[in-house]
Amino acid sequence: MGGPITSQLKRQQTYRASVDYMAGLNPEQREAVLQTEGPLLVLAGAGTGKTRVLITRIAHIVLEGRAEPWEILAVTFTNKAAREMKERVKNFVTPMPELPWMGTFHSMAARILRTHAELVGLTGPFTILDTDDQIRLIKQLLDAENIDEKRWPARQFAGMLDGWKNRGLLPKDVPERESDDFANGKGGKLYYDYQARLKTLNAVDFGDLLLECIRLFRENPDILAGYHRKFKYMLVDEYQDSNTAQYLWLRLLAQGKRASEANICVVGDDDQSIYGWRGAEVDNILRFESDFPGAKVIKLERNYRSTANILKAASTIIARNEGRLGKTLFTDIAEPGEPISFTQVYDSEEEARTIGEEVEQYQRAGEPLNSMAVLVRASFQMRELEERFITLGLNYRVVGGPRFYERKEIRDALAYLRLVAQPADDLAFERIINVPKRGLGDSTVKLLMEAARHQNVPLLSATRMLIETEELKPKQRSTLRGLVSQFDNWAYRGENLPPYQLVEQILEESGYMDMLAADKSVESQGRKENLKELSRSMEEFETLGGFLEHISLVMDRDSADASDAVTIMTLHSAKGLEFNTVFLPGWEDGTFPSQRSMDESGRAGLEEERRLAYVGITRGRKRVRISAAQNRRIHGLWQSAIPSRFVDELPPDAVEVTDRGSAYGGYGYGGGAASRFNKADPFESVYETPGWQRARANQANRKGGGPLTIEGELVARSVDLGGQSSGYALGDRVFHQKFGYGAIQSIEGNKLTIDFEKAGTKKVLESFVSKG
DNA sequence: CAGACAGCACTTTTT
DNA sequence: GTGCTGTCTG
Repeated sequence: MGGPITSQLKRQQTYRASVDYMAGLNPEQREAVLQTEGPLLVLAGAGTGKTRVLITRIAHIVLEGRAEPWEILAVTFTNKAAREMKERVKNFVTPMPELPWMGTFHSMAARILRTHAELVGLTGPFTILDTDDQIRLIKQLLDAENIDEKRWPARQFAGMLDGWKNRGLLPKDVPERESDDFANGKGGKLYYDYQARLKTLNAVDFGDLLLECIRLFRENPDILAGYHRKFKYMLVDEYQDSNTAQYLWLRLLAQGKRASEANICVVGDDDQSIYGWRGAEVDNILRFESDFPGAKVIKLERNYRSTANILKAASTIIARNEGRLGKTLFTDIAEPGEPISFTQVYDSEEEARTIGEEVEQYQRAGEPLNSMAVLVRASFQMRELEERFITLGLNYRVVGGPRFYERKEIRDALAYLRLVAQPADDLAFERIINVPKRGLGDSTVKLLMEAARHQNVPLLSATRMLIETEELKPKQRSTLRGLVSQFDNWAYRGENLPPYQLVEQILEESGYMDMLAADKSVESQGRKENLKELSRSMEEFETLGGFLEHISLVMDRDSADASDAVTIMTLHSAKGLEFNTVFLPGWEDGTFPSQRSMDESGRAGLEEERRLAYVGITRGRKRVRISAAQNRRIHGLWQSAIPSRFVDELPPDAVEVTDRGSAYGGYGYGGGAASRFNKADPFESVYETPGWQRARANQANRKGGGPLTIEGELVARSVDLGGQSSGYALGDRVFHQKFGYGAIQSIEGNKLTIDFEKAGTKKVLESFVSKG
């Protein structure tokens, strides 16, 4: 597509702007749009209209006829950002027959790799492994090497792998003293083995998408040159988040021209670099001017979002960081707005309660719930907030919770589909061979794996061979024969059937739906719903391959949830969003800044945490409410805490300190730095304090909220019955999945002795029966 | 082979 | 405190 001839033809096309697109841009923004030629760095502070500039710039290039849409490459980090960009560009320019190449780094790299798969040793529809598959694969390798998984967790190695790949290191490039760190020097070999294994599976992991693409470019200059001709303009969003591999990838694509003439525009904010831990190199943005000599730099500092007080607080905090490019946000609005509020509370429960009250208060004053958000440092802080909101009956929405496509039933269904699409996908095969239960246990699987390894073929092929022999027990043999023919059948039908129908048939015929139907647990209904939702989400895909590609890259599901709800999410996932009211709980040293971050990365870690604080504060339009608990339970243990050092860094004249009555033996605001060393224990009688009593009382009162709908999903909350009361009485008629109906004879804690009508007297756990 | 139980890690953030 | 994994047992 887009060869010279078609490109010539299509150039006749004239595009129109759907609006006067330059209107309303300030001089800096305007310049950032108009400066299309040569390298450009746009340093855009929070709320300065960065996205708008990016989109207008794309539109401008097209409308001016400088390039056709498909000659533009625009990359983002998150799927969300990519979606938004596509949406807005589409509506900006009419007609838009073909969109620019817009998407995440990973999806763009995947798109390129698909086109040239065979050049990097992949065939056709290769699989993109997610983290879960990755871990399982590593476990197998560890097993083969006789490495104790307890001592050397697969997860840890996965982390190392990711780190290497983020830095663009192939197995041969990893410094030995790093790879030697794992499993007494076996790390390097494991990386080799891992890659070899991926090749036989015809699969890549996330990191490989970029790495293999880089290799492709390096080993095939002609292909790279093709992309040089194709992409006349490149744009990168959130450049501060790019890692080394992504940098190398961009660099290669930009090499069509001399560095000083490359039409590459990167937009970012060094103060919002919060992904250092996963390999993002702030250096990339700090270095841009030397990477691309003569680069123009435009700073966007005029903030359109927040009050002066909020900007002041954010600027004051971030000013403490070293190694910044240095921007200062300002606003034209004269009024300072509400001061930032800081409140110290007794414990996290009181914190949740306070936030709940305030949310209700603002709601009564006419603020929609949608305009409020609670931003936490870590997800464990969410539970108490959720519980509180449930008690209050406040509608809330959790962003970034368990992902749809990571649910067990969804992954099972996907494994079936993957195996249909790609018979060499052994990981998928292992996942579903005995799901639903078919009597194919470990011993059978082991046999298959041995055969597969011997013949050097995928498991499914090995199975085909084995069922023709006498090596398997008759029962397993016929089960497997049936399974293989089912897969053949599905593959055959899949040629003509739309994917969403295929998945329904597979789930039905494989017995998966029966398995769920037989499962009387609370979740099974939800699982069925999720599978229905999966099928629905597949309706827009014409081919199975297309769908699988999509889900492996887009693990999040755009939830078009229109209902009015408070948002609860992490600071990380809040980047790029804005709310009238922002609550920032948990500003305690150790929680935020996170202890771990500081332990692992020292000063750099602290600075990244500080940027996180900056991101958090700048999400607020009208008001920001910060709080810290004096006591917090970490790993089930109560620990006292002192307010975050960031609290001390706030400008006093933009902050209002509220002391909740229950603040006890307080470390007051402003005392943080000094009192950090004051370890006199103000909590010796913690258990007698009003706060504690209240906490206990509330705990006892708390009945599980039952199922409730969040983002349209059925979420079941477990009910804490607080120990003894089982809810059953002697003589109650109950139903047990396996033993059928029966009557309770005796109760011993949560163990019930039941006289079953058919199965006789059995002792079972309460959780396995339901009221009959 | 399935269910029960003990032991353990987990609480940073994601493509 | 919770939820997962792996092992033991019937």
